[in-house]
Amino acid sequence: MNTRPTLEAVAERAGVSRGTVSRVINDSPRVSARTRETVLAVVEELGYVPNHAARTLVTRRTDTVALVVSESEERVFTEPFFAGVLRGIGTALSAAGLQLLLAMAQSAAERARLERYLAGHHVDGVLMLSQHDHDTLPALVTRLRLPLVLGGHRQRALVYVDVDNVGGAHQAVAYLAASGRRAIATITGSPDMRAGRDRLTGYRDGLEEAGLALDDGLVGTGDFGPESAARAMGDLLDQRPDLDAVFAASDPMALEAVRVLRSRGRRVPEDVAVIGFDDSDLARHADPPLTTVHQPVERMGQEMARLLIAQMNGMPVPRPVVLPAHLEVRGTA
Amino acid sequence: MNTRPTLEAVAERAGVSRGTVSRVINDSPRVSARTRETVLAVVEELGYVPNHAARTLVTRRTDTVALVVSESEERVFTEPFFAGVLRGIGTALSAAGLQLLLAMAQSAAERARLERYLAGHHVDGVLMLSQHDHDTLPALVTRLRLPLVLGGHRQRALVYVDVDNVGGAHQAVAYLAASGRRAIATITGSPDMRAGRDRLTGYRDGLEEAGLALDDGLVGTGDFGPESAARAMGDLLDQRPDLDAVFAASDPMALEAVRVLRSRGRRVPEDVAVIGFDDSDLARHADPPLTTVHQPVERMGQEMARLLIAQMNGMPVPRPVVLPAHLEVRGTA
DNA sequence: CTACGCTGTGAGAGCGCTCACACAGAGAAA
DNA sequence: TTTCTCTGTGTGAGCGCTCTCACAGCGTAG
Repeated sequence: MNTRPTLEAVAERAGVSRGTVSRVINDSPRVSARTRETVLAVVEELGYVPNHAARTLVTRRTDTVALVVSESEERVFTEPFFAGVLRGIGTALSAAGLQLLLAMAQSAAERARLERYLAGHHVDGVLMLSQHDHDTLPALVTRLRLPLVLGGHRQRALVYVDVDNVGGAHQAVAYLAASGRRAIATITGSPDMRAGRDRLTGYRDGLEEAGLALDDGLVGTGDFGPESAARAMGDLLDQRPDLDAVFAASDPMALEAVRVLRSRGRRVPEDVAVIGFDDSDLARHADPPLTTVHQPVERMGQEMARLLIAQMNGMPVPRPVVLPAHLEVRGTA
Repeated sequence: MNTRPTLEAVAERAGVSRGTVSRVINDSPRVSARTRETVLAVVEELGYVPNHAARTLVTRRTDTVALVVSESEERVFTEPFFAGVLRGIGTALSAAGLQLLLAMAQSAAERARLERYLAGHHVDGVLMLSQHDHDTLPALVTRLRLPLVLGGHRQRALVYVDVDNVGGAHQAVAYLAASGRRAIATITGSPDMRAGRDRLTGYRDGLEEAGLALDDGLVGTGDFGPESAARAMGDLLDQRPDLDAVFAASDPMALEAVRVLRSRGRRVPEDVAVIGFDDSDLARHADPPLTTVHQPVERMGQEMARLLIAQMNGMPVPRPVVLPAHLEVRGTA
């Protein structure tokens, strides 16, 4: 097996023409059962595998999809978000016979290379994981007429799959209110990220529904990271020492809040209840385990793939999908 | 720009032949400066991008490398290991102008598909992340004469990049001994995984070097997961209530050990020092932050890519690389 | 002045496949 | 019988590129 067998070789050995073998390989109905059987036997015997490049050259389909993680978004690679989404995408693509190309554009040079790559139409579609509001890549991809699906982020006029951040935050606050908490504070995520803003909106909705007044003294600004949460939690306690609950827009922030609360002599959850967001490993392994809002990450990956495949098959541009989040009650609330 | 420009189009517009344009694109020295300039201008003007499939068809190179994550190894996707390795691989491949294809074979069907894919020589090389001792994929890849590099795992006669688990564990124990601990226990990883065995070896080496006796009563068997650690820690305390330090083979196990120790009335680190392994997010965000052994994950990814590229360029099969780990001293020891 | 390099360029073949079309043969309708 | 389906198969072109070979033009040596 010095040289890999071609269609031609299979055809000759099976005593048919190239075209017929091609038809068998591609499951064309216009082949007799007898012939199909013979050909498949020879395919098996010679270990024939179609040459992807040759096929792509004529069909103009690559059967490959790019997953673009734009910029150096450390946060994207965070457990369990990235891993879960990846798994979902992988499963769905694999079932459809598609390959996944992972493109991380961290530096400007890599980014330029990526743009050229996409411009070369080396993939049939693009999945993007991005948090930033202003990324020029989606526009480029659209201009290239490549099917595109965004994940974990929304952008007008584009197809995206996102989690219901508003609803998730709402649920968390509703739960706190239902357990009798009356001074419910929040530590927000970055205001320039959609997820951060949405979670704040959900917080407000929750308060409103519970008939609790919105108090700016109960809103601390964070950026999803723990350092910002330490500061915010301290400020909140200074302003409202009577607070009895905190909803943080991320798990690391919630954990940090727990730490600060304890160092200030509050018991969690007895004196102050705490809820996070993301349901990361951190939450599950914390002591006590953190009550947090769970996102269906794997499902999100699957939906992304599904919407992309639909577009690749020429179906009308699908509607964006927003997946529900749910509260995972553990030890801190 | 209905149809994408071809070499032919560039050639015509530049008033040269297809061959000459090809030479310019491929940086052949046999082109006059004048011609090169003209051609490049036209390339720019028309936005020409070479057709990858056509090129692959004749050169038999795909400029693509597969990263195979075999079986449903949840653990592989764990922070920061996978993310770090991935980043390292991405950077190195990108610099070499190579694409990264991510292949996750979770089910038997996906696995079969993957094998067929690799058999089709659709990639120029394979990187594998695997923990299991008995995986048949490396043998298959080798049989296909595809360059291969294993990561985080060792296998005789194959090229791999691994972390010095023995040395890392050794360091941890040496540190404990140096701070005056005398009854140093360990909670091991899975005995059927190389990393687990190596960390146990390092523990023994450390004890020996410090002149401490090896006591089976101080060795608890775990499987890297927290549940196993809870059990092991309990048993250890029953057998040796005098123990004053624990080296756990993973961060989740170390964290669980801390919890059990506290529930049994021990203070950490005052009464019992604890050290983990991996330097995960968990470790950094624990309270107090966990002292643990750090692995150079990003570097590991880069090395994997480097060794693979060397093989792809026809260089002699490189030697395996073992990267050093180092102790990250934080709050628990 | 002829012969021989050497450099830069062009022409042609062919990589392995799909797809449109041609066409042979069997059966049904005229 | 002839004609017209219909089914199954073969044939040829061509996807966009690289690579080998041929060769024109020039300088340099014999």
